Amino acid sequence: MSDNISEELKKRGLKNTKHRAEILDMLKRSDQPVSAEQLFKDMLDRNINVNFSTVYRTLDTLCEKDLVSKLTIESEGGALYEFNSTMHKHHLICLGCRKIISLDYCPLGNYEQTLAEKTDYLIAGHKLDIYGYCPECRKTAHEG
Amino acid sequence: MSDNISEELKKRGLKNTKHRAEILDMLKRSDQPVSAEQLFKDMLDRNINVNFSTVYRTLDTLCEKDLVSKLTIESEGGALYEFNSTMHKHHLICLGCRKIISLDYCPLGNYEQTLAEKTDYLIAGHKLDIYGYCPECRKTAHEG
DNA sequence: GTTCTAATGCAAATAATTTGCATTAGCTAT
DNA sequence: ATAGCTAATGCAAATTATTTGCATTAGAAC
Repeated sequence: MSDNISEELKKRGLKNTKHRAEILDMLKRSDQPVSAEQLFKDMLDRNINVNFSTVYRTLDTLCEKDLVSKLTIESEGGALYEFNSTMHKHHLICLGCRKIISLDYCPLGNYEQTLAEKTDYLIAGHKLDIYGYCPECRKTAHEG
Repeated sequence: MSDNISEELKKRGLKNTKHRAEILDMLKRSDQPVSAEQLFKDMLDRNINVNFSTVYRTLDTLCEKDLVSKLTIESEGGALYEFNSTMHKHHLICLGCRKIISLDYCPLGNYEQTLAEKTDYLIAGHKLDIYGYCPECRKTAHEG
């Protein structure tokens, strides 16, 4: 559990609790978004006795403080969470194995600005997910 | 209830039932995505006695047959549904009043192809939603 | 250590959606 | 029109994801 986690918590007026730090650490390490259930199970597996509602509440808190972001992927059971690098991310989701890759590049260019001018909206951000089949899955995609 | 609805249903081997046609018609007329609950209530209001599970089942069926598409907007309570014009759509969602505007233009250009080449994924499609504040809401956005 | 409040556990409540099974209503061929 | 077959519906109950109230506990500051 690297130490700047406790820093990041402190900085936002959050107590540095075992569960909180643990959840944040798991998200930080994960290369893809994780569900609340997954986090919960992983903690139990490692004998960290935590309650499910704590996991949800912690995730809520971390999202509020912008340490984590929550995403809702079409047709996933529930929400997923990922560590919120300041960089804005998009996702490439494999429809076969459900693997999710985070993409750094954003193809929108100055579309937001154009849209703002056209609609007079104040644009806050956007969400872009790409769906497809990964190299392994595309082989079998049109069989079953 | 325009008649090509019964056509569209027949074409896909679906029985032309009152509820089914009604739901499809409502979606066709709506200028923005609608929730299952909204559809359900609207029908009750017009004395069309329908069951909630029928609404869900009908929507499922219509989605399977690509007559309707389902969308999950970040932080909405549940899923929304819209008539599936073959045109692919994006959404501009007002964070103030939750109004949703469908956009026809897609700023992705040939990004899907580029990504396909780079990742060796078979790209199936994408989902893009833009968030912001509409002209009415942006006035009050930074007050409350 | 004491004290104060935020964080947690636990159990129960909600909300959204799904499912099993009995009944009914569309379509098809007569 | 009508009989027959199956898909569609109603109803009630089950699931799943998430939230909440309240009593208890554990960080942080002193």
